[in-house]
Formats: sequence, C-alpha cells, structure tokens
Amino acid sequence: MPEGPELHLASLYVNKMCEGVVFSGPVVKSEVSKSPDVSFNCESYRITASSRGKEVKLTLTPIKSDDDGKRRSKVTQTDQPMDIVFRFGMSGYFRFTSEDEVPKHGHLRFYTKEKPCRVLSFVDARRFGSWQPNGTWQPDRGPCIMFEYKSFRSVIGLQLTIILKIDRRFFPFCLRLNIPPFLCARDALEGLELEDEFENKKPLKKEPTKTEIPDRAKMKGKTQGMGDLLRLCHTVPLEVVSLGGKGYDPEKVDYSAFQAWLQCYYVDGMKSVRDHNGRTMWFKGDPGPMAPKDSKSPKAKKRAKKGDDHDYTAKKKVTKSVMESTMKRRAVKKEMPKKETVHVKDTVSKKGNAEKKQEGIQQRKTRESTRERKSSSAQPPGGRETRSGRATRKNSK
DNA sequence: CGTCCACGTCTAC
DNA sequence: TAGACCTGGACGG
Repeated sequence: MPEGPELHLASLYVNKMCEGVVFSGPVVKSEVSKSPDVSFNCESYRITASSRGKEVKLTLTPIKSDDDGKRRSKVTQTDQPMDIVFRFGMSGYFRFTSEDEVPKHGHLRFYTKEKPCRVLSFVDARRFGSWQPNGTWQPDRGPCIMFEYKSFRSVIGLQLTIILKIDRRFFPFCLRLNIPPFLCARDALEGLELEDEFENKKPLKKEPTKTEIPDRAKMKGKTQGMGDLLRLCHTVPLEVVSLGGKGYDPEKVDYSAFQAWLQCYYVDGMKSVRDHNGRTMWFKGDPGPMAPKDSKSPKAKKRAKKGDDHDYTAKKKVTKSVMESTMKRRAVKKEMPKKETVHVKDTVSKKGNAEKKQEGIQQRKTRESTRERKSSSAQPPGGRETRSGRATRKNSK
C-alpha cells in the first residue's frame, strides 16, 4: 500500500472502477473502526478520487434527479458534495467488488444503486489508516513528490541544515545513484541547486542515463549523480505510476514489471541494515559513514517476500536477467572513508532482535492477545468485526 | 503454535 | 524517541 505512488494509483483505481457508476444510500462504517462516521446519504451520487502525497481524497457528488422529491421520506438526503480524505496507514487500499465479495476489513463502504449492487470499500486490515469527512489536504504535510516537485525541492533545500542522515524515503533512489544510504545528507546534497536544470526539459522522462548526469554532481567527487537525488524522488514515483497501475487493477496480471522496478528489496546480494528506528534499509556496497554502529541486519537471507500485497497480487517470478540488468547500472565504485564518528545511537528499538530480556512477560501477553484475536476472527465479510472486551496489551517497558 | 516482520502516524514519558 | 495501535503472512520448531 502506501508510500508514494501507490496512493496515486489508488485514486486512479477508484476513478477507473467508479466511472459512470451511480452510488446510493448511506456510507457504511464498520463497527470496529475508530474513524468518524460519514453522514452522507444520497439517493444518487458519484465518486471520484484524487491524491496528494500520502493522502487520497474521495469526492461524493450528488446527482439531482426528478424523483428526489418523492423518495425523501424519512432520511434527510444530502445534496451537497462531500470530500473524504483518507490516509492509508500501513495497509489501506480501495477495492470495488460485488456485495458478497467485500473484503474482510472493509471499514468504510459505498454501495451502488444497481440491483445486484456493488461496493467500493476502504479496506484496512491493521486500521492504522483513517479518514476525515469534509476533510481537506492536511496543510502541514510536506509537498507531494509527484505533483509538487518544485516545492518539494525547495523544502528539502531549506531543511537541509537539519537533516542528519538521508531519510528513509530516499533510499530506493540512493540505490540508483549509488549513494550510500547512511551518508550524511549534507554530503549527498551539497552543491545541489534548488532549481532543477532538467525540469523544463522533460520532468517525466525516464531515469537519466549516465551521460545526462551533470558534471556538477561529479564535482563533489563522492558519488555520481548526487545532485539528482531529489529529481529521482520525483521521477521514480512517476515511473511506478507509468507502470500502468498493474497490480492495483485486479484485471491485470502482470506484476513482473513492478517487481523488476523494485530493484532492491529482497534481491540477491543486496545488503540491509536497520536504522535506529528499526527500519530496514536496502542497499549495495558501502553503507556510508553514518550507518548505525552495530545494528543487525534482519533476516535478509531467505525471505522471498511473497507478493501478497493486496495491490500486487498475481505476482510473477522476476527473471534473473531483468534483475541483473538493473543491477548493472551501478557506475562508479568508490570507497567512502570509514569514519569513526557515528552519531547514530545504536539503540535496538522495539522488537529488537537483540533484546530478549523480559521474554516471559512479553510472551504471555502476546499469547493472550493472540487468543483473543482468534475468537473474534470469524467475522462475516463486510468488516462486521465485533470485539468484546479486548485486553489492552501493554508492554511493561 | 510462537516469533518476527511489515509501504505510518500519534502521544506520552 | 520509545511504545501503542492492529492484523496477517512467512518461517522455525
């Protein structure tokens, strides 16, 4: 789900599936959801979607019709359009299905007017996602990498002085530019001009070839194409979108393009390290001077990560050749002087693999919640999960 | 069956 | 800056 272009793909999905479809009645929320009720009830309305950064906005637009006056008997009909802004958390996505195929964890549902009606569902297994009726784009969020690129560049420029290391969001791009993920951001970006000299050329074009990379970047001597990091932040997500939403569309079955695009996750020979937040970075070559000191690499070994993501179901084997060709892009191999000054605390956070102290407590509690989970897991489709008294699990740390 | 892991926010020490 | 909030898939025993 989330992260960058996927939210945009979600909006494309909604627009595509709901084009010309008439919805009707109330918007239904699952019992367990803590997000607000959506008090919208209209005899006939349409749904369109748009996205910005990590948010997706659905617009419900009532259709006026003659029989509106008659039918309005008990329920007050909504006649004004309504925007609902969604954030997807870790697992949110939209699905448009028949009524009896509504996915489990469909926490907000829009029903069509047809006789065997269909349902647009906001599905979110982990419920980290949320929505806001009558919502607007969150004003304090950063600019959208895909559609507010220029603004994004300046913001990064302004904030450069306070960035300590390359943000995790950048590491897929670092891979392409051969930037060590734990290089100090200042080193990676210094010399960067706020104006992207390429942007008036062709912002949407594919990844630059080596020859297109400006000399200015090389001047830094460290890594090739450093200054283009930000541009890739923009173009790479657009590449994903240009894959055609394959994967998000249930009809399409070709997942290989996306797999190949990924380039780094769970690829042979790729290294990984966790940062102090417990997030896993994938890279090749030198981790860079700011790498967490003794953070363990998670089981990068044999996790052939099944393509089980809702969006990217019908996955296919990625051919070795594809991967290898993408790997070959690495150009300059340089050695970063290993500094001793590692400022990153080596805190093994959270479920640290290195921390097994209070296992007893932890395990007992986990088991409790597991058991409870089971008892409530037999829900009918449609997100009608009911949960009785849930024992709040608290970690005693 | 149990453990670890996951594309993100929030808020409480 | 640790948890908390959640579910489910992969994997190990």
